[in-house]
Amino acid sequence: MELQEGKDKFIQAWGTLGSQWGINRTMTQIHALLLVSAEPLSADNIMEQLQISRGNVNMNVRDLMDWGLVHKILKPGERKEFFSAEKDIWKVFKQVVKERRKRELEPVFNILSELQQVQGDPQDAEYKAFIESIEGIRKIASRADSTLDTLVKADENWFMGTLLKMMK
Amino acid sequence: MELQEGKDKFIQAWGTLGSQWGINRTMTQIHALLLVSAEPLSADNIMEQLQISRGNVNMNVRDLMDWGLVHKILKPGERKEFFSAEKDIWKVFKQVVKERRKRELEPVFNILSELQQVQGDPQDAEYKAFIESIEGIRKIASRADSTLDTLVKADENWFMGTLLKMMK
DNA sequence: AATATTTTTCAAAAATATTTGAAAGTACGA
DNA sequence: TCGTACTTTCAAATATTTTTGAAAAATATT
Repeated sequence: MELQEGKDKFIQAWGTLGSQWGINRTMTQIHALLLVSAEPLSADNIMEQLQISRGNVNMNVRDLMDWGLVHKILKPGERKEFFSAEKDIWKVFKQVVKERRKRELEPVFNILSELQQVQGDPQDAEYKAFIESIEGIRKIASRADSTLDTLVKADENWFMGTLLKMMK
Repeated sequence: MELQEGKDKFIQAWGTLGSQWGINRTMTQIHALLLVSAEPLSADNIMEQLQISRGNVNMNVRDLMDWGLVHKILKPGERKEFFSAEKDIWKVFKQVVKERRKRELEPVFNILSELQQVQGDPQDAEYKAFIESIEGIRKIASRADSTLDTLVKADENWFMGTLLKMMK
């Protein structure tokens, strides 16, 4: 298989996976394109390679920068902005975990603590079902939160080593 | 706060989180409703409580059953079918991890192994960027896969205990 | 086997999310 | 300060996903 064909397949596949994850397809495609490009690319470059509009590139590149996955590169003497993706996949992975933790786990804690306020009769089966679900979710969310926190702060070798140990 | 108000808030919040996760909002709302209901509910019951159509209930309940999160309950002497959610949140969590692993990680491995076929000049920076990205993703996806496999098979106390240990 | 009840299907409608492209904004150099 | 090269914005257009609801299928009852 030719390199260009491989790149295209990768970009398509990454886009499909992204959209299953609830992430904008174009965003993940741009990310994939930048990942497999040795040199930083300009907006025009991305537009051309992915056949998408300027506005679309601008928006999604901004989102990727918000996620900390892509950086703006200014070349001396060039007026255009260029963009480059973090190539260390372990860093990318940690960054994604960090963002998702912030965006997905925090709202869970907020709603759960609000729901602690619910009053009811401890004899009532409905009340018990409610309280037990809430408590169960809280417990697992807390553990998930500390685990992800550790992961985000961890060095790859340390974390992977520990994982291997615990799977023995 | 009253129990009913708490349930409603929970259902709303869970729906919002679900849709951020790329999961149908109604599906997560039905799941939330069944989680906080002590008794199994019929389709009519769900329709009424969530103010949604029969077809919508039917589809999403089927999806929840495919995910293994909800079970059909037949009451003797009743013609209607009832539905009940698994209440043990640890089991729910494992089930979700199991499904997502199957649906999200497997396609990653498929595309990666296809991309191993790409030929190129090892001196070429573009080829190197490509190969290194692919290899980095493969490495992390493999580790994630074994970790999730362990988690899915694990007993709660064992897994949580080990996590605590590794975070020391 | 005719009728009643319940579930399933699926095409069309509604709701959401994404993309476009042109106008407005910004920064630079002469 | 003006013109040029670029970037950003955002309302409208498109695309995608979800929901509805009525008809068909399935199942139980008489």
